Order: sequence, then structure tokens, then C-alpha cells
Amino acid sequence: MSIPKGWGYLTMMAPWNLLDMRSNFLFGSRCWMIRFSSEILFKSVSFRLFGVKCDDDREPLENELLNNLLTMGVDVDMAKKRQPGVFNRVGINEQDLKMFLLSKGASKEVIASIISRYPRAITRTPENLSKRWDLWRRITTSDLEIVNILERSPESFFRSNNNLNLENNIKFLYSVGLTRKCLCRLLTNAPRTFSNSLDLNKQMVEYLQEVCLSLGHSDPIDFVRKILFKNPFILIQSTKRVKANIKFLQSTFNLNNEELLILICGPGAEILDLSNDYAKRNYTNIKEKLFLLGCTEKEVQKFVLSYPDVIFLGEKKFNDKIDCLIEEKISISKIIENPRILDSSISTLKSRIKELVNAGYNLSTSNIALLSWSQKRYKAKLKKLNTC
DNA sequence: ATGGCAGAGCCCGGT
DNA sequence: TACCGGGCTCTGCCA
DNA sequence: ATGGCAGAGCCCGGT
DNA sequence: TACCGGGCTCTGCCA
Repeated sequence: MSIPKGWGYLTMMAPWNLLDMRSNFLFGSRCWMIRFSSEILFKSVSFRLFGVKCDDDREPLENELLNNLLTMGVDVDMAKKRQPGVFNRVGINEQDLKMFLLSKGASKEVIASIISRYPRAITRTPENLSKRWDLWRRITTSDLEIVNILERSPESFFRSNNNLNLENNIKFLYSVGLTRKCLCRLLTNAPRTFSNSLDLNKQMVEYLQEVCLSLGHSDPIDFVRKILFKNPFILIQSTKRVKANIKFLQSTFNLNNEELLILICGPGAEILDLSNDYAKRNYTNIKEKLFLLGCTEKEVQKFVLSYPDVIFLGEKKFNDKIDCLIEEKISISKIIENPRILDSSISTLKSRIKELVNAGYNLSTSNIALLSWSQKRYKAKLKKLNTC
């Protein structure tokens, strides 16, 4: 074993190993295999495939991988921590992935970041990558879009090796009446939708269609289209979660079937993504806070339905915003009639209130909508107030 | 008068 | 989450 | 969301 | 030959 060991070192040190793919293809240092006849060696399509159970060799081979990754700027510690198994196996070609992504227009930094965060990416074969990329390209209009998605969420592309499943997902989503544009929206926002199993996606779509039908609507296709447009993340939620949230909406606001459907596929669609009891907790807090200020249950319901996004505000934020408005003698009825002033941050609310009071603006009798106008519009208004 | 016009504000959906 | 602004509506003025 | 986590199953090599 | 099981991968869940 002494000769091959020397060989391994030589090839490892050779600079072309990092740069020249053809050399790498034939002689990649972790590929030498004197156990095989040279005939097999040269016929073989992919190297570094067959484990060499020889501790002497293993270490330099592993070092070469690590060196290459370090050279590429990969955060190896992070990568090892995330998927240690990747570094204990053989048959990895990080150069293939690098070349592939470079050819698609990804920068070196992006590639390093991808491998750092999802090391299993380097175990994928070029054939598989290329096929998968092509399938994604059936949805997007450019490679760049895909690169941007990978930068944000490398796992979505690389977590599954099952291209047939991906293809079936695409077919399925088209078959339920989605347009390419809509698929693109899903892919951009929730790329993992496409690495779900076909079955999982089917379950969710069928569940949503059942909801639609059970609430007496006759066009489940249209319903699903609307809900996916409003909430592209829904297919990466568990049906358990979505069920719980629909149940929450159903039991909290006494809506008839039609109103509930409109809420679910319209302004309330995003509420379906909330985890566990988040919606319930926040709603309870809103209710308690507004009760203390003299609102009735009906008023609270009306308020939340007119501005479902308020459910996303954490308890503290909601309470603080209400408090800071109440302190300025703005009545609670006025607040709930202008829910969108809660769009503004607390600091914006505070600074604007101060400026308006200074300008002699009576917040308790005048319009308060301007508290959430855009900066530009607000400034113009303030200027007018100060010159009049 | 009434149709045209313009300033102010609102609805709403997109990052 | 906070912020932005397109484009509609509302209202009051003009001749 | 995306990164972490865990259950189920697969690859593969050892006897 | 038939069986075992280590350890990786796949997939779905959570927040």
C-alpha cells in the first residue's frame, strides 16, 4: 500500500486537481483505485465512488475534500455540524456541484453559502442536478431566479433526489388549475412545496377542496387557486395546522359559510399558517384589551375581521400601540374604525402624534388616518397644517 | 344650473 | 412588520 | 419561514 | 446463503 499512498499525496498536492476538471475526471485523487484494472478505471463513469477501506488512505482523501471546501469559502464547521454524515462517506464530488452552479450564474460566495448550509448538496450527481434544474426551469423564466431561490433556501432544491416526484408535483399543480405564473409564485415563496411528496401536496389540496365543498361553494378549483395565490405558503404547512386554524376562525367569528370561505381565501388566508395556538392567544389578548376599554364582543370581532393582520401582532406590540394612542385621548372606537393605523410602528405613532399636537391638530376630534400614511404624504400634510 | 375639474383623502395591495 | 403609493372616490368650486 | 429534529427506510458491508 | 445492523438519506413536522 505504500505506492498508492504516495500517489494519493502527489495527486492531492497537484494544483490542477483543483482547477482542471478533465484531470479530475480521470485522476481525481480520491479516485485512484489500483485494486481495479486500468481498463475498468478508464471505463468507469464516475470515480471516488467505491470506498477504500484503508485508514491510511482515508484521511488524506478526507483532507482533500475539506481543503477544497475551505478554498471555496465553505464554513466547514457549520457544514459538519449540520450534516456530519456527508463527511463520512465516499463518492462525493464537490467540484461537480461547483461547476454546475457556476455554469448557472451563481457566484462563488453563493455556492459556498449553499454548501455551508446544506452540505448534502455536494452528494448530488451532475445528471440529477441538471434534470432537477430543468424541471425548475419549466416554472421560472430564468436561471437567475433559481439562483436567488437557492441562495435563500438551499435545502429546497437539494433535500430530495427524487426528480420523478418533482415532475409529478408540477403536473399535479397544473392539473388543479394553477397557471405557470402561480407555480412560479409558489416556487419563489415556498420552494419546499416542490420537494414535498406528491401525496402530501395532494392531501392538502384535497383537504382544502373538501372545506370548500362542505361550506357549500361549488367551485373548489377556483377556491384553491385563490387561497394559493393569497397564501403561497400553505402547501408547506401540515394539514393538522391548517385544520386547527380554520377551526379557530370558524369558532371565533360567527360567520356564515360564505363569509368564512371569503375570509379563508382572502384577507384571512395567511392566518392559516400560524403555529399552534398563536392565533388564538393573540385574539384572546386583543379581546381582553378591548374589553377593558369598553368594547363589546361584536365590536372586537368586527374590528379583527376588518383587519385580520392584527392577529400577527404579538401581544406586547398590540397592547403598546393601543396604549400609546389611548394616552393621546384618541377614543377606542376611533381606533377600531381606523385599524390600519396599527400598521405604523410605535415610534412612528409617537413621533407623529407629537408633531401633530405641536401643530395644533386635535387628534380626538380630527381624522387619525394620517398616522399611517406614507412618509411623503404625511410630511406634505404636516407642512400644510403648519402653514395654515 | 349641471358638467368639468381639482384637491384631499381613502382603499387596498405590493414589498 | 412597516411602509409605500397607484388609482379611485368624495366633495366643493367654477361658469 | 428555513433550520433543527426525529421517525422510517435504505445502502451496503460484515459474517 | 441468509441474516444483521451501522449509519446515511428522505421526508414531514415544529416554531
